Amino acid sequence: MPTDTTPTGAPSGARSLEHPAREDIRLADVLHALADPMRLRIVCALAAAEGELNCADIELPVSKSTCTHHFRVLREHGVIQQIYRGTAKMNGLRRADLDALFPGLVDDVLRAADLQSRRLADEGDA
Amino acid sequence: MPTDTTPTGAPSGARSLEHPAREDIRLADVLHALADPMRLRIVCALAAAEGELNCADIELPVSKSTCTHHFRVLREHGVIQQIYRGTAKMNGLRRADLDALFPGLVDDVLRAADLQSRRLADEGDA
DNA sequence: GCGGTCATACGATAGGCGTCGTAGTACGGT
DNA sequence: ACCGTACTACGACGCCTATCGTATGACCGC
Repeated sequence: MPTDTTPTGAPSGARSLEHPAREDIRLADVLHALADPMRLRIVCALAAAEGELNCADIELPVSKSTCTHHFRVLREHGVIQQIYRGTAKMNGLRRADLDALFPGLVDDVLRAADLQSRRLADEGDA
Repeated sequence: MPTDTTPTGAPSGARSLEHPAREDIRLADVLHALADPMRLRIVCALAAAEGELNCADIELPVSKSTCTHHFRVLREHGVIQQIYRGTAKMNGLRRADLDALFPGLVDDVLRAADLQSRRLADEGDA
């Protein structure tokens, strides 16, 4: 409703996202973030892409709002980093930070997720 | 109220606990079980003991009921196994199953938990 | 048998979380 | 300048969960 779109001196062009510092990342938080199937899928996709991925590039069987929610959880728990690139928001795994804090954990989780999906697929096809 | 303590043919001496089969253990469930600080503590203690531990041998800053609850969550998600030994209930990590399903994961989580606790302790003492 | 101890079950409570829809905001292209 | 697109914010709903206290059941030693 306000006629001006720049209220109270807020920088309109600087859409910045809050990320926890490396030392503030907690194991329980990371595990919690990874414990949701949707988020696990996101993380796997991100790891497979090895680079930046648009939010919409990851197809999920949930609504847009829910998708945003999951991305935020991952970001606030230190699992991913997000930056704005034009209208899109690019996402990337914080591998360096996670590997430094919890060596090998991310790799093992990703491998475990892959193993399990294959196992379940085999069961289904058999 | 019933005068007999063996109602409807239920085996009174066979207090058996339900455990998921190895192939029914899901990664998301395990991560979820591990994502709670209390449960993480329990698992660490169990791993450190390398054997069986009485429920009461693990000191937790929660009530007895809550403790039982956490143990049950761990058991139902396939992280630990529990057997009755007299009045006590012995708990043990299901390392073989977990390592077979998710190689290296448990070790890394335990190592990560240890690393983090040291890191936090250092911060506190400094 | 009796009582003590360990653990459970059950109910209650408060908070968190996953999900959605709608309305709103930022940016890029025409 | 306008519109469409991409994402967000907010409120709502229902479910799950972490916590507790109390009452109950199972076992062991006497």
